[in-house]
Amino acid sequence: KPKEETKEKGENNKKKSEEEETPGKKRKRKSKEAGEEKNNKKVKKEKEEEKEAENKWKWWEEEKKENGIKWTQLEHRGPYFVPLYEPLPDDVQFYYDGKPLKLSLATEEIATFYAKMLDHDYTTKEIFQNNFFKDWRKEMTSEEQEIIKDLNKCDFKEIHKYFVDKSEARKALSKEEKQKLKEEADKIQEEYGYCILDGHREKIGNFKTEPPGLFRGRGDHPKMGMLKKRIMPEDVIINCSKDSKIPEPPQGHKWKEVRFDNTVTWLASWTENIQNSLKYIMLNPSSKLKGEKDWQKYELARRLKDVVDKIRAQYRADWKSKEMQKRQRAVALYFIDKLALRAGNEKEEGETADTVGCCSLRVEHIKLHPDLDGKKYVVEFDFLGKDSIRYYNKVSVEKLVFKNLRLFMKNKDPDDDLFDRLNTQVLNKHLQHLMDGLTAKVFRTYNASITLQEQLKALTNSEDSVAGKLLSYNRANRAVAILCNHQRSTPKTFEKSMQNLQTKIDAKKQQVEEAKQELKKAEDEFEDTKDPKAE
DNA sequence: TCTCAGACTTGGAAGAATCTTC
DNA sequence: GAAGATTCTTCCAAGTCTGAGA
Repeated sequence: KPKEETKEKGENNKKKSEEEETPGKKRKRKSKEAGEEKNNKKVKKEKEEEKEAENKWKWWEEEKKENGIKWTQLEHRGPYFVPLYEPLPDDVQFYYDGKPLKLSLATEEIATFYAKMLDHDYTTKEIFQNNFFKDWRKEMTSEEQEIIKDLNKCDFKEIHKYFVDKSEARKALSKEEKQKLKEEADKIQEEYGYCILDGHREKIGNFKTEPPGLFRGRGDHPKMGMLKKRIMPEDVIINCSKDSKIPEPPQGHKWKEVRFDNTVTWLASWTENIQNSLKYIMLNPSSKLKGEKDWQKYELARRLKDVVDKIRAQYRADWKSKEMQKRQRAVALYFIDKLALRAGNEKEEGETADTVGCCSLRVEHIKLHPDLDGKKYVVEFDFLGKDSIRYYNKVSVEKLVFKNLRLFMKNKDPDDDLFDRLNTQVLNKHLQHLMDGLTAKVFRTYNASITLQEQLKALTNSEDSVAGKLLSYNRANRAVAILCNHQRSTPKTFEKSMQNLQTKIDAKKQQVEEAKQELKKAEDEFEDTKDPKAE
């Protein structure tokens, strides 16, 4: 809802309550006090933000560091380690084959990971169940392994209920209790959530280690349900400056390593056990390091704007090249530019969900229609992109593109690569020649930005109301989302919300209908009371 | 030239906080 | 004041891209 409208409404309500102060005065005074308290809080917050803005490090006005050097001073407290596991109360039991079974601490902890997810779709998937059970059994004692052999005989319902109740109880806490919890969280944030970078206090993005749990891979991920192990200080590499106060590991522990590398931006890192890849603790987007990088990204996209016409002319010419690789490169680039597709790096088979980008498209992902719905040379795309989000689009392309695609698909099986002579390295190397720093992803940034700019220009007028401008802004944003294929799954409560809205619409319609009838009746009565002689 | 590790960005899900409605 | 809706924030999996080494 437009903010201005909300504000106006709030003020109207205030007036109304002032006018109507008769019965239940006490309650109203109380609510007025609460309102004032809320307002004070808001004003205080705004003032704090203003102060913060005044103290903001204007790094963009400073001289840039020499190539590759990210900082000269970096000091921090190290990561905040998530609390250790708290055993279940004695009256909350796990059942195997209908009988209660007391689990060892480690086995019980992993059981709670599964129990917490019981009403999630994940636990209905066979791969998830199998991966979980395999990893769970590895952590069991030999006695437990002897007994627990079938996941279907495991009953986690009581544990699940325990956590649901716990969450409800948390929601039902009094205002004071909630405030106390917030203060505790703020204290941790204050202590671990900031670092000193070149003399400035900077907010850290993710200062907590990731808690142990079950891996939630997206789409048909072959590793979903596997056990994500607890991160210990012994797994963590600390990065800071030599002359800074080096963070202390938790009592009785040691860091894996302490490093002083000022060519990177991370504060701490560890290797996760599912994909064996590195995880980092880095700064918040409001920080200099992230802000500068973001700025550079848009500057790069801005530079592309100046040469994009030349690049487009070049790839169009390459559609007729004698070299197959050049043709493939030119068609792929056309898709990346026109449809904002991602580059599409190669992936290790079987390690992740089967998803593709432009360069990794396979024959099975497109269909060619010489004529479709009155349009010529239509390419029908249907594939799973990043995060297994489906990309489905029917696009009318140029004749040469269409002919080339037909050629690329000739004598190939459905699971063969469409662009078999191309990969992202080859494509990016070519782009580097066209413009310094240019890579495939810059086209996505450029096209998203220019779409927003053009849509805003087309949809807004300076005389529009704020609400009107906001509506246009949302529409422009939607155009970008469509271009970039940004999608969300429908929320669980969607059906119900729609039903509620429909009920409201129906009620309003009924009201309008009744009002119309009343009006008609009143008009008829008025007609009847008129003196015919007077006319 | 290819492969792989490392560093970093991207963006959707989930949870928390806040606002609105009844 | 509770329930529901909306917005903001955090989390973290899944991408992109680079550079080193074989």
